[in-house]
Amino acid sequence: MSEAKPSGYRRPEAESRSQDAGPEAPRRTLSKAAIDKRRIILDAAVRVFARQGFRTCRVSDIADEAGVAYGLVYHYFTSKDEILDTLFLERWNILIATIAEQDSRALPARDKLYAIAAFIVDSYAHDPDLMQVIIVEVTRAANTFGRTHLGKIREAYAQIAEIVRKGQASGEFRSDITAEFAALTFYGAIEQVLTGWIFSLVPAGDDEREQAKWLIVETVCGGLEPRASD
Amino acid sequence: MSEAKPSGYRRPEAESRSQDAGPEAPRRTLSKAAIDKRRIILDAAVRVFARQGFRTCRVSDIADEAGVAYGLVYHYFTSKDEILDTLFLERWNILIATIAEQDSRALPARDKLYAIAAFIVDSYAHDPDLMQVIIVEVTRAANTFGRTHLGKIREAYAQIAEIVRKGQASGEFRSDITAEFAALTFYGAIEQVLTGWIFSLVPAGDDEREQAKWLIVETVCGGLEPRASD
Amino acid sequence: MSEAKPSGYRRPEAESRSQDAGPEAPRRTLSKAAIDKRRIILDAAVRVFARQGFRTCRVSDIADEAGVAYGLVYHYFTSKDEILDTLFLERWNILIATIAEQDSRALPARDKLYAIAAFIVDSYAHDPDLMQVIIVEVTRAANTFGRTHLGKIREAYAQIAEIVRKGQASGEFRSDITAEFAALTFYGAIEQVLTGWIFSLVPAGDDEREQAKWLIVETVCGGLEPRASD
Amino acid sequence: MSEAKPSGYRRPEAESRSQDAGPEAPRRTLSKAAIDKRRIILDAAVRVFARQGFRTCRVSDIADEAGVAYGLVYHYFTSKDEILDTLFLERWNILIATIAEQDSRALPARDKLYAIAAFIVDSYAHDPDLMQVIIVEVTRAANTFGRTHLGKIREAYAQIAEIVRKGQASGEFRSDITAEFAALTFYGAIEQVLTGWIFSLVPAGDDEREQAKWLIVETVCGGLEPRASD
DNA sequence: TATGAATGAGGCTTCATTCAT
DNA sequence: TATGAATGAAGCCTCATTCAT
Repeated sequence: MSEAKPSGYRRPEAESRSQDAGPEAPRRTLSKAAIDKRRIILDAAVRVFARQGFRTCRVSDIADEAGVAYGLVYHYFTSKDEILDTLFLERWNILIATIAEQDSRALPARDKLYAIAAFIVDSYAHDPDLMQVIIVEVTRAANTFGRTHLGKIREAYAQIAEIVRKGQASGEFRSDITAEFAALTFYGAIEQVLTGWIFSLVPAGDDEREQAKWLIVETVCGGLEPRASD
Repeated sequence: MSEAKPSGYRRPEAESRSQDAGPEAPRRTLSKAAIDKRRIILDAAVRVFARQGFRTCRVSDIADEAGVAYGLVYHYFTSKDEILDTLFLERWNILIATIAEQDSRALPARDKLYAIAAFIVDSYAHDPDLMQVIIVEVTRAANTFGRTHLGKIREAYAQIAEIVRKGQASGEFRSDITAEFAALTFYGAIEQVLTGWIFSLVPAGDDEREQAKWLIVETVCGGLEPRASD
Repeated sequence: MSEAKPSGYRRPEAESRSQDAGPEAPRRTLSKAAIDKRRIILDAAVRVFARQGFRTCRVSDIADEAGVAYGLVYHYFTSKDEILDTLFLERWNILIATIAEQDSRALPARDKLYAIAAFIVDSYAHDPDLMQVIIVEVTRAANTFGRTHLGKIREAYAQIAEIVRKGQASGEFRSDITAEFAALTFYGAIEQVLTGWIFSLVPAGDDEREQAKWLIVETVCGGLEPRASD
Repeated sequence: MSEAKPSGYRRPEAESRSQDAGPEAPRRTLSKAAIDKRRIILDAAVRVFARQGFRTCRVSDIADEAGVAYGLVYHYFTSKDEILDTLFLERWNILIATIAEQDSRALPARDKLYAIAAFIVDSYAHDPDLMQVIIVEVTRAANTFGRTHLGKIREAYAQIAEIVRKGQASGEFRSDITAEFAALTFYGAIEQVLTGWIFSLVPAGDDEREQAKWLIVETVCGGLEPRASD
């Protein structure tokens, strides 16, 4: 059985924004202090979104939580939507990078999937509010932000499918289950478990989290792996 | 390999309302014509919710779609919310009943799970708008209606878990994966696949649907079943 | 001191309606049963208006209280307003008739005023709901029904003023206070006392009511009567 | 007879708000400009309420009259109701303070009552719209705002009763008419007179107003004062 | 007479966003 | 940068009244 692996959790830094706007030209040059203020607002938004929900909360709630004036939020962000977009993309780009990194490694496919599951679970452990916001307000909010970010979300699926495909090519995984379908199931299982934690459907503690990593991979890969008896 | 089973899809008829209030006592006595109008409004709401989204659409859109006056919607429903609640509960209660029915059968656990997957997939085939609304606006809308109906949703999980538990007791399923976790993964996989269809992430045709039933069960049960090598 | 006089309280009968439409031509001929139903609705309206307020209650509340179907109210009345109008006019016409009757008597002015005060106070004792509705929803609702029925209300003032005028002519009352002003004060005092009872500002029992008749007349007439020292 | 006394009419200035919250602590710190805008909206509301009635007018009418945007009304007030509440309390608190001030003076009870009547009558002369709104929409609107502010209204009655009580104790007033009843009659007479002016039941000019002060006190006190002949 | 389904105008309130300072 | 006053579009819901049966 696979032993616990370091999940390589990295905090989304302010600089990670540049991933969106491209490496060459940030629209505006922000001073160090400005970057901090922006971060303060983003962090406040995470807490407010998690507590009250994106649609329910008011922009003034975010400003209050951040301890800044009402209009300042609009100094740093174009709209309320952009705040959530930013939070999502910051984190999701890191996830995609993590998956890509795993994909490029010379490891058994099962270990790659474990690393991905571990990364997501550890992300939740580190900042439950942020993961809750991303899942509840974006990933599972299929009718609003989920639709907007469908492309980005699909990227993650595709990259997971790529890992599965390589596993199939190497004979680690059976091929009668399509890689895309397997990716869907794998990510779906992870998200479902996190949703369970978020809404207290299932207990969430350190032990449960460690076990969940193994359970997810074992459940899905167990089914994906060819068996001796076949 | 499991052959296709009849999924026993039942359309929610007007009479099915009596499931909530008991067989003899609807809250209000409505004439036959009134029940029809109510149904017409509900069916119109499904189309509008699917097309425009619950939050985005206006009550007047529903009235227009149903071809009735604005106020009539409020003659039959207390609020816009109640319409969605009604649509969800109508269908979800049938789902729960179906799962319970499967649970009580003397069949292999895998076949029960197949029947459930088939029922849901066939439901989608029969009325994609309705299933889209239920998944997108309720089940996956964790921050709004999903929260409201958490109890009902949990019922379905619990009943699936019960089927798994019996499978574990009979030795069909391994026991080192908890029944609750397995249920989460199983239902999560189904929902993820339907979401994939709804948002055209994966192709959705008759063949894909039939295959999906098998894939879901095979993926999950493959992992749940004890293997010869253990 | 004036001893208690019989107040001659008369219940508003269904027939009294003809006072409004003129003696010759009721718009529709109503059967005995129809008259009863109309009365039932009116009586129900009194209770509902008293309990919930005219603006706040719905027409359906009246129908429910009367135990009749929704639309039947509109069979007997043109509008919700007409119900209140009817209730007010039924009673107010009797009041005016009573004042006129007193005016025509050969009695001391003070006794006439006492009789009027007694009539109103006894009316309240007999049917507090009705008097509450008339005062709260019409007489004191200056911005709505009070405005509509200003003419009728003014009639009562004028007739009271006439009594005062006769009292002044006979030397019972001093003349440096105008009759119109005295009438205003006299009726104002009565209404204020009833309002006090309605809203529990002052205790309302059999004794209080009897005493109030005397107090009102004594307070006002004491001031109206010429004094030995003048 | 009593000569006209200065009524000490004071306009509710923006600063007078501090009477509620204490001299130093307004609930929110508002800039000078903001206070002005708030005042502008309040003054506009008085005109609109007087012209159209509270229930009949729309919030947009107030905004239009004030020359501000619709939403700004809700920047300063929670609801349409709160605007009327504010107008009433602003003025009524001044009335109560005035009565209390009179109560504490070393004057004949009759002079105190005269000062109160004069204050109210002068208030009407100074700002008829405001007094109309307070009487028509609050004090006499027993079924809506009158009910809400019953406590405040009762305070005024109680304080007037206190003045009467002192008059009884000093022998100025007879004691067989209760102080509470006398207060009811006194205030009722004033309100009735103002209502007469508001609805043009009786002529309202400078002379009429001056005379009214005397008439009210004379009518009521004449009855309250013990007479030589008793 | 009697029923209750059907109609639809009307208004308060919310709150994201803009803008003057 | 920072503030918070100012803007105004948008929509749910109520409920008196009408009408088909």
